[in-house]
Amino acid sequence: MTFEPEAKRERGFDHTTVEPKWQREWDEADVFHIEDDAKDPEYVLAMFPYTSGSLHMGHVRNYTITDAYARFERLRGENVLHPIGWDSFGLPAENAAEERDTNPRDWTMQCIDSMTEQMKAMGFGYDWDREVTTCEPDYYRWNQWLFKRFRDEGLVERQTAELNWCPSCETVLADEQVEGEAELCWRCDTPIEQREMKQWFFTITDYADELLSELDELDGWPANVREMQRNWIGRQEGDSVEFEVSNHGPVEIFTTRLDTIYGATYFALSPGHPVAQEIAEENDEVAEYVHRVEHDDDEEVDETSGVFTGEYATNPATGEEIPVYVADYVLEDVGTGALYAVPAHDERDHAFAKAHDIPIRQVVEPAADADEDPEDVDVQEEAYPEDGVLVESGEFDGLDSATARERFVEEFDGEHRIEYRLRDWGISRQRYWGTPIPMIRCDDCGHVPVPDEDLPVELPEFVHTTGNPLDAAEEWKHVECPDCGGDAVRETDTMDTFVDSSWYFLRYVSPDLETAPFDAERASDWMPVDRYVGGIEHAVMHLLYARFFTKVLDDIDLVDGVREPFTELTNQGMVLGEDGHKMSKSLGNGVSPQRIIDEYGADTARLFIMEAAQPEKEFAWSADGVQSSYRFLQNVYELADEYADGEVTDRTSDEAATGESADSPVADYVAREIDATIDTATDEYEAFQFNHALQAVRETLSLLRRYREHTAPDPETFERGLVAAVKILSPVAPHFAEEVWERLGNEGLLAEADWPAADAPDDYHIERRLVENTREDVRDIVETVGIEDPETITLAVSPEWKHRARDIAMNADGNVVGTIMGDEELRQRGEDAADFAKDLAARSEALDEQLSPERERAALERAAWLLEREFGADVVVQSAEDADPDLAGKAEPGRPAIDIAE
RNA sequence: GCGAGGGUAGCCAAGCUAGGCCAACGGCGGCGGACUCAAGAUCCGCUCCCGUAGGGGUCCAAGGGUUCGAAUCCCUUCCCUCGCACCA
Repeated sequence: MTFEPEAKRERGFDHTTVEPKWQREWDEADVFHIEDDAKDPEYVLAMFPYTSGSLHMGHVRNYTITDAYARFERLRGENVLHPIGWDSFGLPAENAAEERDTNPRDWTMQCIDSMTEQMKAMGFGYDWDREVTTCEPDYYRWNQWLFKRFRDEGLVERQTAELNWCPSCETVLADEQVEGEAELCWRCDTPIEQREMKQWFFTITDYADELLSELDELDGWPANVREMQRNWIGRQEGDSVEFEVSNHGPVEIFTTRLDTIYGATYFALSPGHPVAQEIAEENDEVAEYVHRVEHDDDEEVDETSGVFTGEYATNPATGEEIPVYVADYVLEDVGTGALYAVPAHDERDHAFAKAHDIPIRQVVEPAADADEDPEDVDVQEEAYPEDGVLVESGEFDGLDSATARERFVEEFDGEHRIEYRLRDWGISRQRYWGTPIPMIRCDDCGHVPVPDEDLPVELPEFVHTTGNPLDAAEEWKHVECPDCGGDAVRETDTMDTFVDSSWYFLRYVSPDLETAPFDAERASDWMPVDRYVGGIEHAVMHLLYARFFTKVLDDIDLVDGVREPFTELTNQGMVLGEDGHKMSKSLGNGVSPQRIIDEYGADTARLFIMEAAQPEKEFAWSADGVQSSYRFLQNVYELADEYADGEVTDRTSDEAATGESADSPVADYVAREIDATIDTATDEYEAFQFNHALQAVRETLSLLRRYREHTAPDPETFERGLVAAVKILSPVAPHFAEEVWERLGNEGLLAEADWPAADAPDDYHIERRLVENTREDVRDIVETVGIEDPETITLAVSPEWKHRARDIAMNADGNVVGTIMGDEELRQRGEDAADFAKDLAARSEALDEQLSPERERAALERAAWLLEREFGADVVVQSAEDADPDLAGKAEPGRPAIDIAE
């Protein structure tokens, strides 16, 4: 064997050939396919992407996380369901079609093609047989079918709602599509208008209570997401009572502070309240005010603005007549949009009263046990919003607030109510690229659903038009009424795309089923999703809607006993640009996944992303980091390649003599580290802390390199280490791992192999600490003493009696010295034992487990080579009996005596 | 304002839910050394201060407390991020 050419040979691997090769192999072996009859598989899911055209780093991170986890579970022998699909309806496709003079469908399909290609290039292992595309009729027909089932259940309503309307695009816009303070259409910069429209709604509020309460049980969800949903649902417990308003009849109010009713000094209506509107019709001043606040920006309207209506409301508690105002601070959609105001006990009411010169009357004062002294409360200056004890409240003086609220509901004919901030879900969109709502409007029969056998209602051909293309599709629009056969028109609105994503995870179970949205039995077995990973931006909308759907589907017996769709939820953090800012076009700090794949390969990108941070944390892209990941993979490959060529374990005649066998101390040391790494890596993968597992592998590889440099390694041990490392890397860097696996002469695919099994050796951590501490101590001594060239390092293990004394000290309660010296044998040690006992007594509370002298010695012998290597010195490990008594005397359990000779 | 999560050495970032093994994992950057003709790669150290045998001092936002002992538990304050918010 000639050395020179070997050394010069290019030993790395070429990702441009390796990665496609293994992608083909996986595909051919159908590795990621899961059979329909699989029992309760591990369901690992990433939020499916919107078909925007190409993957960005956020996608890459998201899908790398689930892919790594899915691969890990598969190697451990689990059945894994890891599907992918396309959230492919939505306005952006219509816009893109306009811009490119094509149609949404062609554009979307093109996006799917190129995104699929990129996903495959990333090596994501999906069961492509379960691919789901929401814009296909065989998917959206089930949106329509489910809409009808929801309607049968009374969960669909037609309501009037105020919406963002763009007069130029002639369509409603979602709140997030209205830009800036000026509220401009994101497409054409036209100022949007509020427009009242009749819309189809899902009455998600019917489930408000359960959606809220079950959040408490979602232990696998991040606290902030649960909190966001709680906020969004916004449960409020209070009471409603009626006030008689002169000339306008009874007006219902909602309050959480019914106890303060005696302090009401005015009544306030929101500008949108029906009674306010009524008054506006006859009162110019009110009309003007209502008009102003409806059209001005929020900023321009003073917080304490409002106008007296000239009307009075009768307080049911006092019989008193209080003035009625219309005030902008009263919100139409909070409570009933009307309230009685108690300036003494509400800050906003207080500010309003001050501005309008309305009396302030205190009716609650701090209770006796409150921090605040009633004397210090001056409600003329500042509202006192706390609960307390009633005053100036007629016969109810002295009641505490809570009791008063209960009494007053009865007393004033009110009703105890629970209100939610959550509104019903308006699903109508005046857009083309969505699921047609399967309804027909007949002048005689009203709204009639499209019969099931006529589903799907397919989208007509796309036409370029200013308004809703469905409205312009005359031929499509006009149909016979299914009930009376008369002339009728189709509903031309389509569904919010969040409907699509509310149940897609169920469609994966049986993507081709033609008789139902999904196979109920299988879904009941496979659901819920065990691991769901996606961006925090979906914390409320998508995740709330999906929870709602799941509960409804359970209630209408389409699934059995699945109340929540996602058991464990992870929100992956953002990938920031190198400058630490969010990647964006305007900052020019974006990194294209394609470029990284081309340049370094998918595995490098995947490894870098997974090493950089835990999934839920954000991190900044780093060219250095990518380099480091790339080099690491190349180095591991090189090491494996050399091993496979026999270069690592080849022995010179010298080495043959000194011999490295599997039972030598060095091999033993390495073997134990390998076991510990496997143990750690397994735990960390389970805990979704991939970076910790990867760190452990890096350490193991560093150790293998040192082993190899130190001696001709034992082949069996060395190979076991390599294999373990490669297997642990394989979920993250799968192509690379397959390549190494093959290079090491293994048959079959690594993707179908078994996860390495090993437990950390007994007391591994104690041993590791002993070794690390000893190495550090030696370094410390060499450093501080300034020993240039140590010749021999002698380590002497502490004698058995010290171990015993220590054990006694650990178990002694109270009199440590006494207990130790009570031991016959130790007492015979005299002075030495007494000193040591005193020493132990001083830190008796801090004593921890240590190895026996024999095991300490064995551990040090296993690790001796590390010191030999580091200091170029001979290392001698001695038992206390063999060592110089002066030296051995200095040793303690867990801390060998050290002597360094130059 | 309410709620959630945070503040760790030059930077990023573990550990903090089960207090001692924590001067505090790991990475980056920096410094020194080995190897090399050289560079790169790789390997070995160092990187709070002092110290000629494993020692001492000061540290984990700030202050206080509990404890033999606290980055870890409790209280207060300050700051940051996120969500909700003129919510009756």
